[in-house]
Amino acid sequence: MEKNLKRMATMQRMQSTGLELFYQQGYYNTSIDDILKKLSLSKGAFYYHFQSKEDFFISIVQNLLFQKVYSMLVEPIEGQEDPLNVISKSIEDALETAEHNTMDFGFVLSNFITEFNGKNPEIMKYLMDIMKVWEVNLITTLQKGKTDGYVDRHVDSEAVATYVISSYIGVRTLMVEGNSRMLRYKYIQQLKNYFKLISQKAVA
Amino acid sequence: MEKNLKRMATMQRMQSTGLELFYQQGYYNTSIDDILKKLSLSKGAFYYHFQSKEDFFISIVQNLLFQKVYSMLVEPIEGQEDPLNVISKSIEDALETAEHNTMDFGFVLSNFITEFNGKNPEIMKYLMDIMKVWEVNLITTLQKGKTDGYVDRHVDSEAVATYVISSYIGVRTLMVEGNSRMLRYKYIQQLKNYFKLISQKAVA
DNA sequence: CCAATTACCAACTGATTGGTCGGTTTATTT
DNA sequence: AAATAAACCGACCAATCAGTTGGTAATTGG
Repeated sequence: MEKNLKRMATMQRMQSTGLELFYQQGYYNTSIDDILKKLSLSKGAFYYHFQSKEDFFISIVQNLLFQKVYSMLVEPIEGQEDPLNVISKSIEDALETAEHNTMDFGFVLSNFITEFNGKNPEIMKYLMDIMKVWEVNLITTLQKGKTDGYVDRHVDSEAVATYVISSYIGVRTLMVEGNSRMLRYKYIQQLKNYFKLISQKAVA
Repeated sequence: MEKNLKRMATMQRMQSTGLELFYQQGYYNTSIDDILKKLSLSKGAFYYHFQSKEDFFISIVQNLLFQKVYSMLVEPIEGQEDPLNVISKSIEDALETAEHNTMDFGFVLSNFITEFNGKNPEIMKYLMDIMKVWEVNLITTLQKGKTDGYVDRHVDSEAVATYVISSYIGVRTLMVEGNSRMLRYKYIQQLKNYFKLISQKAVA
């Protein structure tokens, strides 16, 4: 059993560093040697644990990326009351993470989607699946918000989810270059405005 | 003078095909040979006209991409009355272009921004400059809309511009994978909802 | 303690890349 | 038509890449 531990430890070191470099430099622009250099490991070690670069990346997506997106954007929302507030809170948190140069994984995900679009359908499938999990959870939460009296019954939950995800991905793309603090501020301000629009109208 | 015409004709053929392939496959994933093969031209011809791959790309950005973004997203808005309607119209047009698999250049731009982020600061600068032109124009148009009585005086024009650009870039990213028709529909619906929020309140 | 398995090393291969260069073809000038 | 210059050709180079292979060091079970 000890051997399995060592195996998994090495694999996770590779995956963790791999995700970091793939995110920073892009998948196609990151060589396996780049990753191995950072870990002082050799080609042999890599191909002992993984079949190919693609196989390696898919394992990162399924093991690391999925969990991170889930714990950052899905879990904080799931089953909570007052959906509009928890949603905007989770997005605020993600953008704050982004500002501290740490990886915010919603953006990591959308970055990879952009990179693999039209190039690798299989990987795209894995990435879109994660996106779908987020979307479905947003929709469910919004629907529940309707029955709980937090969200206006007339709003189209799917459309709102689309709009929220879109704007988040977009603002993150803009934030890569300078003044991300101001961008974040203005974005959140408008998101909250928009949320006022779809929140349960108080009866006069 | 005839020689100059031939020179420019060849250069433009290269740039046009280059933009197409760079957009489809990404810059780093597209070899110069790919482009030359499609044009039945040789390496010698390429390096006769351009100094390097990077130089070539920058010339595409400045000559082609800038013009396209400008004519698609800036010109239709500039100086028009009823800014919220012309803005949503221009975005609707862009998304319809996208659905017919034609390049919509706002997205081409944001794609390149994603690809070059953290890799090539010089190219990033050129790309962000174009983005800035769009943003500034949106802000100016919104401000004018205030004085003309179309836009609520209390809205933060810069924040609205940020929000509009973000959501557009984001929804385009999502549209790469299937059901773009439904996405577009839901997105436009919410954009118009949002615009209602910031339009001049009719006095009761 | 020893054999077997696991984990890793590092030189190598073949393909691809951006870029160079000496030469040829095509067009223009005189 | 000869001379000159512009436009283009394609073999070549050095670097880089994913992946292979034959070996070695470390760990573990008997």
